[in-house]
Formats: sequence, structure tokens, C-alpha cells
Amino acid sequence: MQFRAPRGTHDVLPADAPARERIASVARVTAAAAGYRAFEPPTFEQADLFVRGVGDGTDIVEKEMYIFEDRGGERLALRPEGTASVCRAYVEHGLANAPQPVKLFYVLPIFRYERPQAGRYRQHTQFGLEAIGVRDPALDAEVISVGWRIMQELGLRDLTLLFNSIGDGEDRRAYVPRLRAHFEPQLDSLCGDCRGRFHRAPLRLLDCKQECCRSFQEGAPLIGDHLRPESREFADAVRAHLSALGIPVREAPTLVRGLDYYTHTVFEIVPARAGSQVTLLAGGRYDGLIEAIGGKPTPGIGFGMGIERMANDLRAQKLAPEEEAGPAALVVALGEAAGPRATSLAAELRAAGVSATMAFGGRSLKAQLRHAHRTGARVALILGERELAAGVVQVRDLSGSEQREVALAEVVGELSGLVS
RNA sequence: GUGGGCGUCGCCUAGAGGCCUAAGGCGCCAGGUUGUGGCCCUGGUAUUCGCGGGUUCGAAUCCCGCCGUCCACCCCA
Repeated sequence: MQFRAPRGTHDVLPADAPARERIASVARVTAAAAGYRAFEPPTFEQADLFVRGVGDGTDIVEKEMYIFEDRGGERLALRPEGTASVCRAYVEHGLANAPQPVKLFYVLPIFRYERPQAGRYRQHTQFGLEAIGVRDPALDAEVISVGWRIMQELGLRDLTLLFNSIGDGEDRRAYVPRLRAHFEPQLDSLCGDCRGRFHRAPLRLLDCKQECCRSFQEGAPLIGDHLRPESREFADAVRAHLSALGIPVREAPTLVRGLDYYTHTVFEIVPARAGSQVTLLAGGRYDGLIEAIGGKPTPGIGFGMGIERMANDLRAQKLAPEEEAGPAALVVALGEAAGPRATSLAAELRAAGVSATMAFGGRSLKAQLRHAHRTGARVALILGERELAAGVVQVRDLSGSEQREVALAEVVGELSGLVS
């Protein structure tokens, strides 16, 4: 029997790594430039943190969490999202006493027991950032602008920012009855999913793709038209800031989120291309979350960005970085006697800042040179018994075929300009 | 969780019931001079066609189940 990576998980091979690293590093640098600082929670948390934070009626909690009991009988869960952990840390470490807002970013593996398909995995990596402690439309705009900027820096084009405001609990208490009143007469004609949504997640009635439900969506009341004046003003202020930033906004009156904690601002960044699992970045405001997990009422806003989806897009648009070249110098040892000196020569080169290694395996000169060529080395340093006796080394330039003899004592100095 | 497509060497692909004890390209390994790469040539590299059953005189090729992957839905990054 052959072992395999578990369903929906993937190994990151050297060929895949540069694109991921590029995305993560651009994201970190961009976030840091706006004052966000690195944060890293444990990979698992008390399961109830997510039940209370994300919401016990959500799919994520209800059927997608990796839950387990540890040997001490504690009920834990692999994190299915990042925001709840950040908020838990904010409360736990008294970060309310730090200058507000507290602005953090993270790059974390996320775990959800879902049916895998392209762009959806059981373990994926999210870059995310959160700004906690202040309720200010300018902050919403800053968070969105950092996300937008990361996309620009990476060279992704033809993106759309979808924007909506879903109000807060009070707005929804007034709105949901109107929404239900619209759908109630047709309840029997709706799809099975929607009959469930009618009770559990009425906002989702608006983005069902089934033919049968679509027809009833026309003329349904929209949350955006039923916000209290203060909620409406907040959303308009966010729009004004985004406009000042020059970020094009596409209004998405039916955009809602699958996590219970979202309030007011919700947004997604999606590419123009068709397909299903395409959202690259999604987030929103979560003014009720910290209270829901036991802290004082505290506003917050943030987003999550899927590194694998981004990497797929970069590859599709031919923007993915090339695989890294191998070491610049390859030390070729011939014969037993030269071995130890070759080993130390490679180490000396590295210490001097020249990437270097050897062709291992005691192979023929020919095989070692071929290896040097195939791994992209710029020079081969040939050290055989003859060279050892004479205190020299053959320096062969692999881009052409020049070869010269250099004193062993001087090679490192001569090559130290060749950093790679 | 629902429906559908696909699954041959590390990678890409040929093969469509007996000619397959599975072919080609790339890659990898070795060799073609006694210490010299890139091109070229030679040889090696799957007892086996995702796994397990079944049909048949005979299966990589047909059927069933499972697993994986991809697509749509659900949901989401």
C-alpha cells in the first residue's frame, strides 16, 4: 500500500514554492507599510471559540470543522478561519490597552472538511489582516486598499471589488421580516436549500442560483435599501473613501457572507475570468464578534486571501516567478584524497557569500560536470589529486568553456563577487 | 452532501477484448578516451496499466465497488 497526502491536501514542491513565497512576501510588505504587524496563533483552538465566533448555524462549524478530543479530553478544532483566533488573542492579552486600532496580519494554514475541487482544498493557506478596536469608515477603506494594493503589486489585472453593506443586528431585525414576507407566498416553489435558508439564513435567499428561486428574487427588498440612517451613512462614507483612493467599486446588493459575525461592510475581490471557486480575497466588518466570544463590545474589520487561488491565477496569467536557480558554484572532487578539501572549499565559498555545493556520489568527472550544468551552476571548481598537490583548482566557466587555474588560497576571494 | 467527466513509467502521451511478457517523448542513471558539461549516439529505467472484485478461453481495453482528481451545485479563500 502506498501512502498519499490526505484527500484535498497538497505538497508544496520546489517548483510551487516561489509563487507562494512571492505572494506572501508582497502581502507582508504591503501590510507592514500600512502599519500592520505579524501575528501567529496556534493551529488549533478550543472548538467552542469557532462555534461561538463563526456561528453554530454556519456550514463551516456545522459540517466542515476538523474537531477532535485530545488525550486530556479537551474538545479542540483545527482552525477553519483566522479571525476568531486574532480576536481571542486580542481579548486574552488585553490588547485593548494597546494603541487602537490593533492592526495585525498573518499567513496561516486553514482547515475545512470540504469536498475538494480546483481552488478549494481541505488545507489551504490564507494571508489575512485584521484591524480591531476602532469603528471608522476610513479604516474599512484602508483594509480594502491594502488588499487591492497586494493584487496590483503582484501584477494581477482585471479584478473587481464587490462591495455591500449588510447592516448590523438592528438593521436586520427590521429587514428580515420584509424579506420573509416577500418570499413567504412562494415558499413551496423554492428549492429545498432555500426553504431551509428561509428560516436559518434568509439573506442567502437572494443569491441562490437555482432557476426556480431566481424568478422570485426580482423585486425582493434589498438590505441596502433598508438600513437605518446611521448604517447607511457609514456605508456611504466607506464608498467616499474608496473613491478617493481611486479603487473602482462594483455594488453587489446581494453579496452576503457565510460567517455569522459579519456586519456592515462586506467585500470580495474577484477576477474577471469565469469559474466557480474564484474569490481571491474576501472580508468585512465584524463589530459583534469580540463580544460573542466573551470580550467587551469591540469593533473590527479584516479580510482573508487565498494563497493557493492567487498562485493559480498568477500561473494562469504567466506572472508566476521562475523557479530559483541552483548554487552558483559547484565543487567537483576527483579521487579520495581531494574529497575533504573539496568539502571545505564549498563551505568557504558559502561563508564568503557564494552559493556553492558539491556533486555528490563519487561520480565520474563527466557526470559531475553534467550535474553542474543541469543544476544551473555558473562555474565548476575542479579539484583533483593533481590540483591538490599543486595547491590550485581549475575554475571552469559553464556558460562558455574557458577554464583557468587559480591558486587554492585565492579562489574564494576571486569568486566572492559571484553571488547567486 | 448531490450530479457528471477522467485515472497507462517521476512528467506528457500511444494503445479502444487476443499483434501489449505495454510503445514514444521528456526526465533520471550509466557508457561512447586514460580527468572535462552543453549537441549527438548507445544502454538502463512500469513483470504492468489507481485499488479490489467480476464477465471472458483471454482485459490496460467491458461491468461493479472503492480511492483519487477535475467540473457543476452547495459552501467558500
